[in-house]
Amino acid sequence: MFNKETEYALRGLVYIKLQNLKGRRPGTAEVSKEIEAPPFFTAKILQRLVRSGLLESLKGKGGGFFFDPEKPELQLVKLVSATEGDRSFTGCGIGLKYCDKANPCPLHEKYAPIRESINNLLSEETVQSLAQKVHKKEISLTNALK
Amino acid sequence: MFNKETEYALRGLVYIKLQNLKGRRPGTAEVSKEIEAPPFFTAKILQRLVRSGLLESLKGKGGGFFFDPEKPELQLVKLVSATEGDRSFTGCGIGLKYCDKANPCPLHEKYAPIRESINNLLSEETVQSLAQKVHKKEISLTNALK
DNA sequence: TTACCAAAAGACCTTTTTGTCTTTTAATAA
DNA sequence: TTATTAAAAGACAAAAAGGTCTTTTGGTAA
Ligand code: FES
Ligand code: FES
Repeated sequence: MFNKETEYALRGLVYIKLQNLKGRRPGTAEVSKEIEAPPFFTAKILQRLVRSGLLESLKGKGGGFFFDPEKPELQLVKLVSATEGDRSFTGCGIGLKYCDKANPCPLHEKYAPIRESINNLLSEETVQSLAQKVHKKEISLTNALK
Repeated sequence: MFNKETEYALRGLVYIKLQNLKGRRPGTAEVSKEIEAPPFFTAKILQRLVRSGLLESLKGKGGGFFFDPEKPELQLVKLVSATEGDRSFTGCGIGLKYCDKANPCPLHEKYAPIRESINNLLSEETVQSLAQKVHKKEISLTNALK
């Protein structure tokens, strides 16, 4: 589905939002540990998200990562665009230069609707909506062996 | 959706089957040209498919690639397993170690049905069924610019 | 049986992805 | 204003994906 960077970003952002709800601002060490992702890589990914304006951060004592309450919820499609680029879920299923329903590949008829449902999912869900699910239900961000 | 190897394999196999229907056995040069894939890489990929028993080949004059008429149709899921490994469309959407509906991630509820429809597609469709579509309709394996 | 043809095998290379680590910068608190 | 804290920046490296090329092997046909 997603590449590693997107997976870590997704889990990390949901964890950060979840902590924000509790009035906390987690740092890289805490985030990486809680989402079971490589520490330095997690730090780099969070940095990139801040630079691209999807996340806020504060240095120094009491610093960490948080979401700007002023900004609208972060749609997953925005996140994926930032980490994997726009072309992720727009291309042809068998790799033609572009997907053209007027000149479709043999997979188009069945694949195009699936691709659309993925795009719907990515538009509907946000980091905040996912955090809400974790917050309310018994739903998790990790599932370590045993 | 798929990685490059799978894309080239898919396009290549459909092209080969299409030619088989016309009584021909195309070689690597022809296949790579027709599906617009890198020649040497295409050759390597077809070799792997032969080694894994999904495709047949003949060396020497008049040689080339072809499907064994005795064998059942090649489900796309078989092909994808061979090129990308089994875990391609079984894993968790946000990268948890495994997808467990008893302990779901926040994306599970909406993602699992999509993943299943992808798996249905990959089970239903075969290289032969795709070749049939290209054969019957005005459907293509390439769509060069202009 | 020789010449030729085309796939098989495998070495090699490039790019991208994934990951690590050190140094610098900025914020806070004492 | 100094010590401490934590992110920012960026160099570096390992691994995987993507791609190229040469040599060998096994067929075919003349
Ligand atoms: S043309 Fe291939 S998916 Fe639309
Ligand atoms: S647990 Fe994540 S998709 Fe099922």
